[in-house]
Amino acid sequence: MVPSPSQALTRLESTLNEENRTPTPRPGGRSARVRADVVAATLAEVTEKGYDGLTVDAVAARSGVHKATLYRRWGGVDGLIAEALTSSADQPWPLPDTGELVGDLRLITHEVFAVFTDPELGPTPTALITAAQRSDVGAAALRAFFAARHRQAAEVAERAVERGELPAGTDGTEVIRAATAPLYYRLFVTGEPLDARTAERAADIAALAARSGLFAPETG
Amino acid sequence: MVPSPSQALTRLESTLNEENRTPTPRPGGRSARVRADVVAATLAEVTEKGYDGLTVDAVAARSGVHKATLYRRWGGVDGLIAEALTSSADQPWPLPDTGELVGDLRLITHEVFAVFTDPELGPTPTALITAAQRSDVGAAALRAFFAARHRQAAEVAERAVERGELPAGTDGTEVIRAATAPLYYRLFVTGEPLDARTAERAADIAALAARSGLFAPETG
DNA sequence: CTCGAAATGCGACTGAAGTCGCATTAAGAT
DNA sequence: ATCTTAATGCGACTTCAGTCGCATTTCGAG
Repeated sequence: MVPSPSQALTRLESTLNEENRTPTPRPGGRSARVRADVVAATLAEVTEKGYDGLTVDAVAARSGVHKATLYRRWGGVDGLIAEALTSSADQPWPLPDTGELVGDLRLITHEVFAVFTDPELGPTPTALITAAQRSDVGAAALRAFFAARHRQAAEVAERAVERGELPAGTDGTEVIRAATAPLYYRLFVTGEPLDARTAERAADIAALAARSGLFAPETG
Repeated sequence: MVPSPSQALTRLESTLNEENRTPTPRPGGRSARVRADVVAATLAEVTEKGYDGLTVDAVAARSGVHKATLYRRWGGVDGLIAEALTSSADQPWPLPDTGELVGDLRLITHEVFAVFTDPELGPTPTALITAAQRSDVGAAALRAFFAARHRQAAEVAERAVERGELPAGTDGTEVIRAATAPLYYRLFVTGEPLDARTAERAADIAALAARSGLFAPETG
């Protein structure tokens, strides 16, 4: 969940082939370096200054890349945010495996709670998500980010199905959504404080609903 | 849920006493008129242009109030949004009463779904909430807005407690949060599409959890 | 009705975001 | 090694958000 800057950088060299424009692309060493520097600078800036303090000029100054280049390649602050989000979308994410659905879900929601309330870790993903909600490119990147997370985490529900703990046909991603939605609702919609008890209860509710078959197509 | 401009205006004349600054306040007829015009113009602008298209200059032009006045009284776009939000926070809201918790919750979540997906009504509250998430004043207004809504809607759960449908001590606001969180999660966090079936299921899950006592202090 | 003060109107000024044309660098092909 | 050109560097220019000082209006009190 945490888009650690260092992690984000290491995988950049291998994902350059995304640029398929009509003129012969040239994603050589320099462009890759520029992109890495920009992503690192963006994350650092958004972490320090928060979203409203994020400026293209500041990213340009910190990364050593010229302002015009940033506007050309990313179009502005929104594009920078989207880039940073995309860089952290497909990062591996440790999944719990306690042998029981409730336990797994509790660990997942508690992890979300821990990350976002941590004064050290929280500001970065918080600012990233808040920022991404505005522009279309950011929203698209955000959708992709959460789709990837849902897909990954759905495994705990699928394992529960295999164990016979949940009815066959249960939609694992919906279980994850149900478990985490109350947390994100408080964090990003109502702005209410988030505590560990709420996280645990959200997991319990999702597990209860899943066991009751509410996420299986014929019943739900 | 819908901050209808016309509704928002009618109640403005009666809520001027909020200004308690040290210099003798003067919330007379002109200030009230200015405020009403500004709120109306803000809602109209944010509905037409969306959030990113919302400009202080545009609100000034449409309302006929000078730009400097807007900056002085509201501090900028964020303050305008907060003002508009506050104006719609304590509006009366029709509560369903089907005689059964599930039915009430389904009507509530379906109403949320209907409002936000309606191409006519949806843009205004959507833009309002999106905009409010950014600034501190907006976030505060948003918290107050949802707190009021939760408190109002909690009545359907309290009635269910009186009927003996739910265990005593059930936190009604938590039931409402649980029922609506998945909708707002999709609308404002992941950006996933929202359909009637999801709304209905969210209500069912909340009702199930409430019946199971997950929102009563001793169990939840 | 008159007066003091608050609120608004007004326009110029400041500063930063974003754009544009051109010069320079370096990637990739031969 | 050389050449073509994509990608970046560079700085000036435009535009607009936001501020400031002062003139004008109007609310509320006596």
